[in-house]
Amino acid sequence: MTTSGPSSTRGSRAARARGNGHARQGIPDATVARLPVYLRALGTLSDEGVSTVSSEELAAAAGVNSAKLRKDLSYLGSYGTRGVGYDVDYLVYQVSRELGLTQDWPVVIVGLGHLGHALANYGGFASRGFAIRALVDADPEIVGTEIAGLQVEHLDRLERVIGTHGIAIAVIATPATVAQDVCDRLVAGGVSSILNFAPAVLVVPDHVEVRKVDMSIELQILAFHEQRKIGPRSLTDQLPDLPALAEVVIP
Amino acid sequence: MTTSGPSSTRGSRAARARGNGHARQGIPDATVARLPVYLRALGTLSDEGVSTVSSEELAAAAGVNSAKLRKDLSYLGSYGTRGVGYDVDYLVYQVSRELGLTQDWPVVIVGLGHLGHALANYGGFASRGFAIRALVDADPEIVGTEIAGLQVEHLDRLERVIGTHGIAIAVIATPATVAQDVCDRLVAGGVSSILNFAPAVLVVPDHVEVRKVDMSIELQILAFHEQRKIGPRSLTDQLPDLPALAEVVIP
DNA sequence: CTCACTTTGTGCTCACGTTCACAAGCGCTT
DNA sequence: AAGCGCTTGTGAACGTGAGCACAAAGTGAG
Repeated sequence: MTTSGPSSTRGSRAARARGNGHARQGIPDATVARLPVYLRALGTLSDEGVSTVSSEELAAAAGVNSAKLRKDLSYLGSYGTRGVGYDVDYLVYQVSRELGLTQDWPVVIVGLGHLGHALANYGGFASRGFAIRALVDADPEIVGTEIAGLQVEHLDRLERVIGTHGIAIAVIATPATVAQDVCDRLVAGGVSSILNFAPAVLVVPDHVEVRKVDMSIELQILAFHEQRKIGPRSLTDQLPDLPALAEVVIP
Repeated sequence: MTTSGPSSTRGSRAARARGNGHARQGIPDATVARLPVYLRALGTLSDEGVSTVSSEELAAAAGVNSAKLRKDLSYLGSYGTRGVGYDVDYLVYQVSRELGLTQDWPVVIVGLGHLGHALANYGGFASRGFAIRALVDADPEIVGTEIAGLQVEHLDRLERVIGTHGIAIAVIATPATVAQDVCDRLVAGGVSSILNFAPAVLVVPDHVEVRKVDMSIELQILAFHEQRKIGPRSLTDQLPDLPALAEVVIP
C-alpha cells in the first residue's frame, strides 16, 4: 500500500470517459504508481536484449498480477499485439512519455545531512529523467562544500535557485522542525511538486503535490505485522481493553 | 497511497467480525499505515503538554479527515470520551501497543553505502522501538569500520548476526543487483520482515513481509502529475497515439 | 483459406476504503 | 436532576481498485 498520501489534483474523475480510440485523460492513481515499476522491469529486459515480452512475463518481473498489468497498460492505449505481446522498446517509450520522462526535470535538494548527501550521490535519478541542479542548506559548515559535483548554496538563495533553473520539483531532506518553513518557501518560489523525507506532515495549497517517504513509518508497519505473527498470546496482550463495558447487548 | 505493496499475511478477513465488546483482530491495512502518523502527531502534542485532544484537532495535525481518524481509532477500541476527546498519553500508549512498539525490535542494516550510512545514523529509529543492532556489508573497505557506534561486519556472518541478536526485521540498502541474494539469505536466516531500499522487486515466501521505499519511483509519480499540470499542450503530446485507428465508431 | 493456438483488452463482480451524517453518550450549567 | 452543547463511534452510501474469465484479434501451420 501503499506508501504515502498525496494531496491534490486527483485525476480519475473522467476515468471511465474512455471507450473511444483515445486513451487520454484519467489514469487511475494506483496505475500511475505502478508504471515506474513496469518501466524499470522493461529497462532491464531491454538491456538483456529482449525485444518482445508477454504480459505474463512482464507481470512476473514487476511482481504483479498479469491481468492488472494488462489493464494498467490499456489505460495508455493499445500498445500490445494479440498473440504476441508487447514490443519492449516501444513500450518503454510510451510509458516514459506518459510519465513525463521524455524531458529532463530539474530538481533541488534542500537539506544535506546524511540523507540529503546520500540522495545527492544516488545515481538512480539522473538515469530516469531527473537532473539534480542545486543543493541548498542552512548550515554554514555545509554551505560552500562540494557534493556530487555541485556546490551547496545557502538557504537564503533558495528562491533565486528555483527561478534560475526553472525548478518545479523539490526534495526536502531537512530536520522535521524546519520542513514546513522550507516547504512554504519552495511553494512561494514556484515549486509545485515536493518529495518529503522529513518526518513531518506538510500543509500545502491545492495545486501542490506532496509525496512522503518515511522509513520510520514503514518500520512501524512491519513491526505491527511482525507482532501479529508472534501471536496475540504475548504478555502485554491480555490486559485492558474496555473502559466502557456497557452498550454490549440489548439495542 | 500510497507507497508500496506488501506481500503476505493480509489480515482484514474477519475485519467485520467485531460488534462485541472486544476490538481485537482485523485492523484494515490502510488504518495500520496511518497509525504511525497519528502516533507521531500525538507525540508532538504530548511534548507540548497537551493532555486532551479532539478528533478534529488530531486529524488536522495528522493531515487526514476527522471521520477517518475516528474510524481508524475505533478499530483499536473505544478510547475516547464523547463530548471531550482523547487523552493524549493514554492514546499514545494504546497505539504504541497495537503497533507492537512497547517492545524493542532489533534491526540489521545490510549495505552501508551512502544510504545505509545515512540510515544507520538516523536517530528516528531508536526513539520508536527500533534498535539497530548490526551493520553488514560485503565491501572490504567498509567492513571493520565503525558507523554510528557499531562495527560493520562482513556479509559472511549475516546468518550468525541474525541468530545472535534474534533479529526479525532487516533493512536492505544494497545495490539492486545483490538485493535478491541478500534477501534470500535473510529469509533463510529467519528474518520475516524486510524494508527494501534497493530498486528491485524482491521475491519472498508468503510468511515474509516486504515493504519497499523507492525515491526514484516517487519522483516519477510526481513527474506524471507535474506534466499534467503543464497541460496536454506540450510539444511531444500532439503526436502518436493510435497505431490502430479503426474500431473508433460503430460498435 | 481455414483452423488451431496464443495473448491482448475489457466487462463484470466483489472487496476494500472513504466519507457523510447522525444517534449515543458525556460533562457542565442551571 | 434535567437540559444543552459538544464529540465520539458507526451504519450506510459511494467510489476506487483487484481479478476472473472470456471475446476479440493476431500468428503460423497445413
